[in-house]
Amino acid sequence: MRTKAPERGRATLETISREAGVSQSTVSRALRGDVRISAAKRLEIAAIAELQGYAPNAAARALATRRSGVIGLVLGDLHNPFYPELLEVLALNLARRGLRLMLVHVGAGALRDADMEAALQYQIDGCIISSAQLASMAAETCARRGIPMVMVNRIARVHGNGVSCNNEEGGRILGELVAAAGYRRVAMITGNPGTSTSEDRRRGFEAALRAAGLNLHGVLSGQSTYGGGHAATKELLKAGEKPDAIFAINDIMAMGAIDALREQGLRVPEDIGVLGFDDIRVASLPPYELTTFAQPLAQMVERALDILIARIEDPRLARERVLIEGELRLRKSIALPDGLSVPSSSRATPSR
Amino acid sequence: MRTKAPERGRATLETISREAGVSQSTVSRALRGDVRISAAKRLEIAAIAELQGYAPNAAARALATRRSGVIGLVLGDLHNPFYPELLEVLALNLARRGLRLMLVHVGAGALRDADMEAALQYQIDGCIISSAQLASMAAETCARRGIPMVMVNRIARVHGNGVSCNNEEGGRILGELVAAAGYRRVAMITGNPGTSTSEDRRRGFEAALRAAGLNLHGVLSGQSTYGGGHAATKELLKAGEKPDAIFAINDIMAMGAIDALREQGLRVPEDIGVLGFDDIRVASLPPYELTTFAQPLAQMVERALDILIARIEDPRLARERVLIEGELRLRKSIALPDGLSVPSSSRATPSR
DNA sequence: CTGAAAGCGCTTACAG
DNA sequence: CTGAAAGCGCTTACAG
Repeated sequence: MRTKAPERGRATLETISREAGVSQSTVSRALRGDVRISAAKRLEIAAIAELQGYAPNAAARALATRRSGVIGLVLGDLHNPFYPELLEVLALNLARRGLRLMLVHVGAGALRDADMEAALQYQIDGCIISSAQLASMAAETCARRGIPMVMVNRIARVHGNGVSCNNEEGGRILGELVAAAGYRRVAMITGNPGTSTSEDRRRGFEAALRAAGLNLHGVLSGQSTYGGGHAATKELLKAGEKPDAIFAINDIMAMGAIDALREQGLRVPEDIGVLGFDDIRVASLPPYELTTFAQPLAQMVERALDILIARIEDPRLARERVLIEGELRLRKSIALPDGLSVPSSSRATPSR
Repeated sequence: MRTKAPERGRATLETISREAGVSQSTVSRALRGDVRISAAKRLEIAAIAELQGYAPNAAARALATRRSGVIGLVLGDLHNPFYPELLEVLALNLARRGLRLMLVHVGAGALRDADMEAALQYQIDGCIISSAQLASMAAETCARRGIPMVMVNRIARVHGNGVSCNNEEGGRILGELVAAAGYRRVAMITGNPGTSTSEDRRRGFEAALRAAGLNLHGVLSGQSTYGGGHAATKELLKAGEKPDAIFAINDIMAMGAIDALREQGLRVPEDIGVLGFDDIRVASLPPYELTTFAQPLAQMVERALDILIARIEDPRLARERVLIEGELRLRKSIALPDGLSVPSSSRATPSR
């Protein structure tokens, strides 16, 4: 367009340079703290910029640098509070690093091509994926387009970097605990079949039970939801011989389980013990006081972003998968015999 | 930079125009469906673009059009599942309109200047605000910077557009219901003091009670959280004469209340009735089956985006505040005498 | 119907 | 230490 765009009053490098009596490039350098510009001039220019209420145009910068400073995020269903909690931690950490978060997808629905496409148009520098259902598809798109990506709470089967807590180990520790506590008829509520987190936790848990000479007293899927955990528990209670403990592979199902038990007039832990996994915030509150295995969320996010940013700097970096140790949270949803020592590999910690 | 930037293999208008043997401007027009380009040529160009895997660079487009297609979002604490649900609806609706969502802030913390600043640099076209604590500050920043904005589930006291459900009316309907159902010692758990939603619901509820010749049997704040609702309920039970019903001004506190009651061995609704507000997803599940007042989330979001987009088109449009009627959800958390007719202004509907 | 060119607001290699 | 200028990849007024 030949005519000057209508003044929106926005300050630009141009308006600052005019006022400062230097070139636009000098303003740019000064504002970026380039040491080649004298300190005095830098101060002077900064003052003018401040006065004009200058805010750099990120679109222009992205165009010039081929770097947007925006990270895309693919999230699934937010029903499980673990994900909102993850979102908060993520947003905070990203902001600390001066990066912005663009939502590519959130919710139970399918990941739509158009959404991924749009994020790509916005030149996202990288992508974070944390969704059981959508992970592999989103990862594949990123790989195809050469967008660095990292999964959180998910380990990539095929390609892609991933950070998660040591789910198998966590399952094992919980299994040892429940066996040591004297429970004998231990049932399990799994998540969505085929999700690695669910399977890993199960594997560790079962291994520990077997080592203690126990077999699972029943296994049902709770679809990873509160309602599913509730329904599965009612189902488990219909069996001839009731379980004396239930391990739900995530807290939200464990909460559904506890509520279902109480509805049937059963007490937790006196009649039936319950174990969860994740240590979401509500899990520590009365009336749940869940014994669970805490995912080190802040650390996981920190490492994931380190990995992602390193790949934005250098895309050829090798694939990385990291497992971070979690921590047992001993609370009141299972009964411990007096003097039971907690398994060596874990530590009992007070609730947050 | 004088040297050609390193080919990242990205298709651009330039690469397409070279292959199509037309000018770059023709490619741009063709791809945008400009009717001045012959249909045949449009098809041909689209095919080449497709072949090259062309994705327009949104940063360049934003720079040229002064329109980013990105909407900023300010969200508070996600503890209450209402907000994750809102987020899902919002993301879906925005995607349908071809708009992207950038997270300005999420979480219980304070809204940091740097975050708002960054969103502005990214040239967000507008802003959606849905946070009790942060609303007024965020709204003020937007107003100062001339960014169109709309609040959801919040009515702006000072400036700004807002969409919320008719909270006072909802409170009134619940109040009428509980009085008609024969409850006489009705206590209330409010949210954070000073939030309009909490106050509006309370006002309507109290008015209905008064009209039925009742006074509130006790009022306590539950800080809008599950834990707060739980604690407030335990407190209410300590009083000499226990309430026979509790109205929590949001579902998550009502759930905390129900759990607290059961912990004390009280049955819901046989011993004490409980009412909530919002109709979040878990509220309809066993074991809660909450009687509550449903916010028409999808409609609220739809209207809010209509309002926001209209203001992006024409910033001088007058301030608008819209109240959308909600709907009573009659479930099992309060006991109704046989044949009680539901208040005229509402309709009982099956749970979703 | 189509093209050449200016302009959006930055960054930065090149040349003093 | 600083400036003039090219370039990032689009859109669109102007001119045929």
